Amino acid sequence: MIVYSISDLSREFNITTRTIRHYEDIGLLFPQRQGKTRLYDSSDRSRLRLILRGKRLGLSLEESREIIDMYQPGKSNVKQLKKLIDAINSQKKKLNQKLTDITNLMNDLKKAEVKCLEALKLNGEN
Amino acid sequence: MIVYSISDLSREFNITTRTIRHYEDIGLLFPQRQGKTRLYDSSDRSRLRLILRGKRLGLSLEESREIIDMYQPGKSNVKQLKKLIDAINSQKKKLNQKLTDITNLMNDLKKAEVKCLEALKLNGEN
DNA sequence: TTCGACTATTACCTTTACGTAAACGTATTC
DNA sequence: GAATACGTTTACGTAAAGGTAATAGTCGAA
Repeated sequence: MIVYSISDLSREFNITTRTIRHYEDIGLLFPQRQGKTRLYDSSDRSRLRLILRGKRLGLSLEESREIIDMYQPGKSNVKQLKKLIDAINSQKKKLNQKLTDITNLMNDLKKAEVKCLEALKLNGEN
Repeated sequence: MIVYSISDLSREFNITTRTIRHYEDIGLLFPQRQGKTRLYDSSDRSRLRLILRGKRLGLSLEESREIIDMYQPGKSNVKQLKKLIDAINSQKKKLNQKLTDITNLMNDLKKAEVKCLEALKLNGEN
């Protein structure tokens, strides 16, 4: 079984060990221990990757936690499953909003770039 | 000319007036005043819309400011224009990363939903 | 054996983005 | 003329997400 030290992960994902420990403090990660030393396996690593992806998208750590928890329905009853499906669809809606926002922002930036390039052209002619 | 009161905008965008004043405190908005009362015009409203879009995408207010500033090249010199174009392209890269992240997250959620629906089916048969 | 590179914990500090409360002015309406 | 609904400023509070010591244990190489 592959294991990672805390600094392995901090190097790989370019974050500090403090950050990783913080995620453990708030219950987002729960690595094994060898004595006092944390040992991360590939599932811990995946969780971390998901957290960081969430961060890039502007999710709070709590939101990331909720989403990650969606990936293991566990032995839920029907009611819980339905709630989970609702939550999933709600997240999907938010993501669609983000897609729209990004598309629009991207277009704005393209226009801004064109304006810049034109201004550059004019300046070049002076 | 159309003008908006602070509570007009707070209602329209579903934020508090405190938030709007905060954006002014940090120099993101600069409405006209009638005496002490703030009067927002459509350009203030657009800026606010851009700020909120940025927020949905997880941008900090400072990042939004930088991006919004990209929309008015002003009377920049060549050097500044080139820097601006670099900045624009840098932002576009980040946005592309976000697009990838969203696509992946969306796929994860779809898989999670399928798992839920299957679990629901099984439970229904019990 | 001591140095450097790890690891750990505890604890206070900082930044961002507002919330919240106090205290007050202005205007309309009952 | 008191209430209601706006608006204002000042100022302290707070939650989230780490940063930054300080202090100390462990381990392999020189």
